Amino acid sequence: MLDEPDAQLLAQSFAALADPIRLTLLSIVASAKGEVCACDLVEPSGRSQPTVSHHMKILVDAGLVSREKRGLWVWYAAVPERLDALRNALR
Amino acid sequence: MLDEPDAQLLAQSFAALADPIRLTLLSIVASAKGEVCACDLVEPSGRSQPTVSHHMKILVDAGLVSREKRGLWVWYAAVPERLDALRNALR
DNA sequence: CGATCGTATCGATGATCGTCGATACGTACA
DNA sequence: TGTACGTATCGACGATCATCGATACGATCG
Repeated sequence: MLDEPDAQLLAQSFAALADPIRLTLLSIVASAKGEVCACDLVEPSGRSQPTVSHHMKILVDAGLVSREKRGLWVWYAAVPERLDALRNALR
Repeated sequence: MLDEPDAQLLAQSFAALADPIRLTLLSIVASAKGEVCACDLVEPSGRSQPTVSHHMKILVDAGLVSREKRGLWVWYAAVPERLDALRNALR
């Protein structure tokens, strides 16, 4: 049986996946080789720029996506180790 | 990239995992051989009986847990195929 | 039938979430 | 320094959620 702190942490990670827009954003980032520019996420997700920024922050805070700012643009990349950790929790 | 209906369905499944109490309940059921009686879930989870019933319904609706009533008691069991499906979505 | 017991539903409440327009921030470039 | 541009934050709103006491449901047994 899971203990309380572990359950809390895992729940936060799964909560980051509990939204169709975030799953879509993550699939775009994860299926790209290397990084994806934030500017390329607004149109395919069909949401406003502030909304996309909000959702990407949740994915980054959950550790599922990394964020790097270079000049004016922000680049995102998937964090495979974190996805593996979640997959292991489902055994 | 994920299409809209798939994202919606996956998000609902992950939402079922996005709560520490539900993760705890699922871990109890999944780590047991065979079935677990509903009456054995209230005390370890530390929540009231209606709250446990509510959360188990969410797990059952997400297809992660099966439910069978025999006499007065309700028995739950994990659905490994559904957990595998979620793990595959994290590739 | 009537009493009892395990479970589900109802109703209410406080908290959190998704969304977007307006706006602030910070970097680049003239 | 000032203008333009990409991104993040703010503020507000409606919607959904977690929780529990009270109560309804349904099966068992005397």
